[in-house]
Amino acid sequence: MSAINSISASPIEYSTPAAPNTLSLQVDRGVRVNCSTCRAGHHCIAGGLPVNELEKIDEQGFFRRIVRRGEHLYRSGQRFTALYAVRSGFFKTTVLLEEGRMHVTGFHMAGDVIGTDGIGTGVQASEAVALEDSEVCVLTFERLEQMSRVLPTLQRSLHRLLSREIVREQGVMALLGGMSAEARVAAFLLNLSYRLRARLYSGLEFNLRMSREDIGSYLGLKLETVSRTLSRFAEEGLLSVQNKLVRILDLERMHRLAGQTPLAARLPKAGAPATIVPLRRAS
Amino acid sequence: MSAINSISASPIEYSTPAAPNTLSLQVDRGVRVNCSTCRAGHHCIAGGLPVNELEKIDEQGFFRRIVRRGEHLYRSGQRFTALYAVRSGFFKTTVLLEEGRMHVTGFHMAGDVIGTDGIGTGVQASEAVALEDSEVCVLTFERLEQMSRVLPTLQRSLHRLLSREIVREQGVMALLGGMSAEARVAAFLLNLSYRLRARLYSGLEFNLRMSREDIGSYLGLKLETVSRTLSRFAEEGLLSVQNKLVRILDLERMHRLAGQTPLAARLPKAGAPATIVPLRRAS
DNA sequence: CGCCAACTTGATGGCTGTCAAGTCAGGTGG
DNA sequence: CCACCTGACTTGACAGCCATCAAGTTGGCG
Repeated sequence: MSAINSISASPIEYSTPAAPNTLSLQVDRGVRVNCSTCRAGHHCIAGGLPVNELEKIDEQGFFRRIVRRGEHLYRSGQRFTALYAVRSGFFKTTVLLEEGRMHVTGFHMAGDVIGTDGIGTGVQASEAVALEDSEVCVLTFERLEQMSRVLPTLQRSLHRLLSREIVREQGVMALLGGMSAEARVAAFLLNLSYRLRARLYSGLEFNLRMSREDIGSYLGLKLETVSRTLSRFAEEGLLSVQNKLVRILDLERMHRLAGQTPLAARLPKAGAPATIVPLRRAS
Repeated sequence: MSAINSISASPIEYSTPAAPNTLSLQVDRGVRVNCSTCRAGHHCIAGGLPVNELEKIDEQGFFRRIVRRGEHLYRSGQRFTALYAVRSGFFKTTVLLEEGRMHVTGFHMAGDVIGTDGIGTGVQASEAVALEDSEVCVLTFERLEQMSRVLPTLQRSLHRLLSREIVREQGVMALLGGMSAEARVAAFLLNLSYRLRARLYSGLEFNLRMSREDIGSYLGLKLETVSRTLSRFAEEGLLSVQNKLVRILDLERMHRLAGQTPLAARLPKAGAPATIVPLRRAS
């Protein structure tokens, strides 16, 4: 196996050293971390805050929590108390439907904030599972609301965060609503690539942390279709796949594929405003 | 045509009379409306606010804006300045994709708040089009943020609002990702029914304000499939359709259809937490 | 080394998209 | 008032994409 591990082998150094000698592996109740020195910084909620506001936040710091691969960060039905900012690692979020069906709603990496679906009802609507050993900041929502009453930039930041999640999901809806299997998979890979690159990893060579089934669920496809599509992409020289390792070889053709709309419902008029690129931009 | 017009023929009386003698048909710059007397109240953002907070909001009131059928409330690419609370009428929201494809992301009626996708970037990602003559409250976002710094209940309300939109979209994603055409249409009708009933309309007999194509776009189906599915439902005695008028005859069977998951990805383990019913609950 | 889960690949079928023709409703103008 | 016209909808025939079922194959882990 290649040494490349674009997501977990973190180039980011965090201000706080790895859990020293805590009793609990799950929650480091005693470990608080700072935003001002966190390298995931500007992807996260504290991104863009003025120094004086950052300092106020760091007066208390946030608890850190460690989630091992396969473990849940939170479960559906659980009482909502906090948002979680991913410091390192990788998560999938899923919703449970009546009759036990499961649907993957997103994949989340350093800087992403998850758990937002719990705010509305006070109960988590989704679940988050770590796909590799991960660390999160526990952003107690009560405190977040308090702080955002006196820190306007934080307030704005929180709103942006929630809004971006709405826009992200709009993109996914558009993707699920009208794109072919090929286009979906291409868009998915480009989205991952884009987000990894934004985090200073290679956007052209990375490991998929999730199973084919997870990808399929996310994209509204069966795992066989995902597998077949990847194989076809490889045949056609768009990329190479070895197990989880993906190397993108022809970015431009990939983009064209992702934009392809076989079930097109064209607009009547010409002058086109800003458009959404499904899955391309994500918080 | 039947006199039934469950959505537009409003049983709700608003505190403010219809636009008196303004020059502009579009924006009643001079007309401000109150939350405390708005009958759409508890569906909207002011719902559940304590009286003293409501009074503070009403000191200024919000501008009202009238949008005629077919007109845009806002367009994609337009600068974001405000959220819009639907007072009466009916809207669809859509996203534009590269190459001119369009995707319907939601339908919105009295009490729903739209425009939330603009917060993140300062630019509207979606468009809103009135499907019938409508009224909205213009919730200037700057002001909303100001007020929510001093009115904690309003702050919480705003966050709930955004979170609920996230959850709603999660439900749609799940629907688009793994349900048959029949299940999608059934879930769509049940969702409409549910929301109309919550607004004191009949949940069993209502007019569809949107075209078959809009429904199809929303559900990730072609308009022919929507039409066929409705016809089949009618054949089987689930409902009756005459143009836009839908009468639901067998609610229970409808529910079973909507829950049907042909592309099921079952969970490994038993004990199931809270589940999501796609499209059933909406803000 | 062996087992199991994850994945790949093939064959087949069904759902739903596509194309096409026809019907219907509503609005406009004569 | 009626004819016409246009857009929305319905219905049919067909095809293609993707799900399904079924074997393999691989890789990771004990």
